[in-house]
Amino acid sequence: MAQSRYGPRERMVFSAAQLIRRDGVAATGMRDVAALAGAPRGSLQHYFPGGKEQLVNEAVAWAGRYAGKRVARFVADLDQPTPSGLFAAMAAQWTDEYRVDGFAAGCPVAAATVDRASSGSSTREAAAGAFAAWRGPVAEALTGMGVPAARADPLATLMISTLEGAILIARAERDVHALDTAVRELGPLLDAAAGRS
Amino acid sequence: MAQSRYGPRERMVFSAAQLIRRDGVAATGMRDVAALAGAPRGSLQHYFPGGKEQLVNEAVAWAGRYAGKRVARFVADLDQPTPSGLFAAMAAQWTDEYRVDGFAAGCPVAAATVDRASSGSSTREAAAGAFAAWRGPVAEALTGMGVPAARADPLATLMISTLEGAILIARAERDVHALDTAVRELGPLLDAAAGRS
DNA sequence: TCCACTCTATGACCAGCGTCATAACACCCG
DNA sequence: CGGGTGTTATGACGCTGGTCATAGAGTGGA
Repeated sequence: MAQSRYGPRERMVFSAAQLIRRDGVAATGMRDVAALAGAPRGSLQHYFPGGKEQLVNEAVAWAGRYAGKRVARFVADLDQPTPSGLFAAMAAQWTDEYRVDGFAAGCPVAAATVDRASSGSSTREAAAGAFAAWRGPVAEALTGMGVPAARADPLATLMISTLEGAILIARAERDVHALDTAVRELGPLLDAAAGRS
Repeated sequence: MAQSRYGPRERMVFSAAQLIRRDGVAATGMRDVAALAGAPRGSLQHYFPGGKEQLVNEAVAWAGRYAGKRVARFVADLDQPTPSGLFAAMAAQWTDEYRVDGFAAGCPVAAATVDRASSGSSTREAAAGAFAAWRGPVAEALTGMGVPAARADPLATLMISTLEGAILIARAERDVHALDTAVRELGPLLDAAAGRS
């Protein structure tokens, strides 16, 4: 995990996101983050003088940007770009991970929201920003597939809502069927919005 | 909160669920639970010799049973029972709470899943059981509304997935629009499954 | 060479947690 | 009345976490 390809600061943010999405925010220790990143503990206070809150916020924001960029790649990889195809690709990212690596981890943004939404901390705003950074590219991709502009944003919200919930249930049940079901049931609705308005 | 209507044990389980859904599992202290329940700390070790894990598991199971029973009440209160009406009622429970009491709390089962899904603890199984105790009545209600038996369970899973995700986003954004959107976009799909098979 | 500056490294502190140990109280049956 | 059982009440222990303080390396410019 101590790849020199990325700087130590980026490695720590990445490691924090990894641990948060597996254990939750509260259960993720600063010492663990440093250890996973192969960085000394002292570097944490150097790069993140705002303490754990700053580190968590950056990890959440990073996750949001990552998810947003991923959407563009999904669209590019589709033979025939359809809303259901995009949604299936988004869900497949999770089913693949769960089948290969087990159900250890979930979405870091969800973890941060559940753990820090109360206690008026800034982490809640970071989570909201992450969702926005994710929803934007999805809505954009939908319009590019023929979805009317007025429906693109609501449908993007619906897609992310359903995906997040399905991730949750899949993790609880240690079974990807909730994700598969979401794709199967929601696909036709999404394509219908693209075909004829 | 120290109502003598319920026994101290039940009050502690209830208080635990309340705190968990607001702060998460890890951030919920045993002392806080006892204080909220108006019970002495010593009673915790008396009623829950299994420690925090047992208390959390019972709180999660209680939440699942509560959600399941709630579904039957929703159906009974509907003038014309339709799948979309049921889903709207389920979502309204959350929008109402958020409008009145603010966005402090989420779903305790989701909190337990995010916080304890790793670390092969028994809490994950409790969460899976809670989702099952919730999905069952929903699927049953759907069949009662004319949804074919084969579609009832997948649609119930879809409803709960979407609702959970929308709760998450609403809490992060401090805005109920994700919940409203879910109801608006998913309603027609649900009713279509009930109308003609 | 010396000196700033960035980054690394480590030890210490305090607060909070879950848990344990132990006692006191209440109540009822014998 | 006495003793036992279920419950309440409180103090202490061990541990872990985030943070602070301080010092040690490395590096580049004057």
